[in-house]
Amino acid sequence: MSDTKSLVQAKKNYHHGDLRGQLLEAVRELVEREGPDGFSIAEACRLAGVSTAAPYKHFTDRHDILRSAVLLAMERLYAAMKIAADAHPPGDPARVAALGQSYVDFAKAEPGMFRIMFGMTEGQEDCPELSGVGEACKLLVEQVAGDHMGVPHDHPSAVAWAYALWCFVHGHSFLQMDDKLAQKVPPEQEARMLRMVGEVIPTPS
Amino acid sequence: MSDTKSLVQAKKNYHHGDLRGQLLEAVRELVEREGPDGFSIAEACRLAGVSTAAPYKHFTDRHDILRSAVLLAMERLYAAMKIAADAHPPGDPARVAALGQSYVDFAKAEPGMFRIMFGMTEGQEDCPELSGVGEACKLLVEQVAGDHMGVPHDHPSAVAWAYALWCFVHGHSFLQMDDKLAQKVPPEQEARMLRMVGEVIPTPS
DNA sequence: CACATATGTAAGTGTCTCTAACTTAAGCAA
DNA sequence: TTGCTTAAGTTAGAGACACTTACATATGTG
Repeated sequence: MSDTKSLVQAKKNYHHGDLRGQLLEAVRELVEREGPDGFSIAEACRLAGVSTAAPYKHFTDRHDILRSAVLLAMERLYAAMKIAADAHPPGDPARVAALGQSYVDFAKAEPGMFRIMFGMTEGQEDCPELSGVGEACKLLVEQVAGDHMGVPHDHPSAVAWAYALWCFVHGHSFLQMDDKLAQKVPPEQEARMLRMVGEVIPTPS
Repeated sequence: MSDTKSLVQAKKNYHHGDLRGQLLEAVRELVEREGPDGFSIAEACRLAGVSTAAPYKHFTDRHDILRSAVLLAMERLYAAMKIAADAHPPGDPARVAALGQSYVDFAKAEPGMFRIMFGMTEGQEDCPELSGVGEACKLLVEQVAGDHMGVPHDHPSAVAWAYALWCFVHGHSFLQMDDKLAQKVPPEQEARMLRMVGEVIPTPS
């Protein structure tokens, strides 16, 4: 009877039990359902079963909530990229393609969050945590590019090619979501394109 | 005295005189000043000097206003791309670079509108006019790519390379605006990168 | 148990989008 | 000119949302 506090669900803190986390999860869900500009904090509150004033005990304002949700999403993106990179040995050309594919797959799986992460950078200018994960992603791409070229990750060529690779994959991700211009590119053509990008990068041989 | 109607300003229609156009101009201005999600129709009304109910005589709703503003922006983008392409002869490698540069320049000149055009495609799914300009842009890139490769614009290779070029330039544009990841790329490096992309595309020789 | 603090609610403010009902200007017909 | 129709504006208000203030309650601590 004395340990009722941790009986219910592990991280139950107070009345509601990790409202912060549940709000972020609700935001994530709503952003995908209603679109990046069609959701509201109020609706997230309804999903979490609290009043519309509750979030302001955990966040300063709307931007803060969005920023926190974006941070979680960036961490998911980084994790996916890391798994893809680790699945192939450093020299393998397939490694570059896999890294790019993981990025595109994330954009397709979470188009709403992806749009907020990279298309609505309104209140996420000076967030050290966000910049940190961003830098980690960047470093990962530079390492993969460096490994591929046989140079250290901070070699100018590796940095430049990493940026070019990112541009390409980032643009493809956006265009695929819009399908305003780009008729959907079939998976096998997408894979071929990503492989081709890996082959364009010069190798040590 | 009988021609007072066209004395004032050409397109003066009724009381206010082309409120539709002035609202779209106000939106364009506010989107750049306040950001893609920090502006309001109400504020645009204030700029145009009308009540907040006035827009609904010219547009069905907020999405309709945005869509119309985006259409104008797409036409500006197309015009800029066309001018860039026409500035160089069909075979010139500089032509590809110039086309890409015009795209990036537009994104830098109108980052707010660019974000709405490609990052918040909420209410602009089924707009034939928008699709039309989009197709025109796509065709232009395919023609430039085809000319460069010595094949017709609808050749599969030209289409594929045009799409790849677009991805690259589109991604670069977004990353430059965010400057979350990409430290600002200096102009001469940007130019070198665009030139390089042109050189990657195979030529008939 | 008393107390400070963390976490919630209810109620209210200001703004926004959009609607309904009303007013006025413009063009047109006789 | 007079009078009708319609286009283009207004005011007033409903409903939603972000956020604040004041209040209530649960929690853990000394």
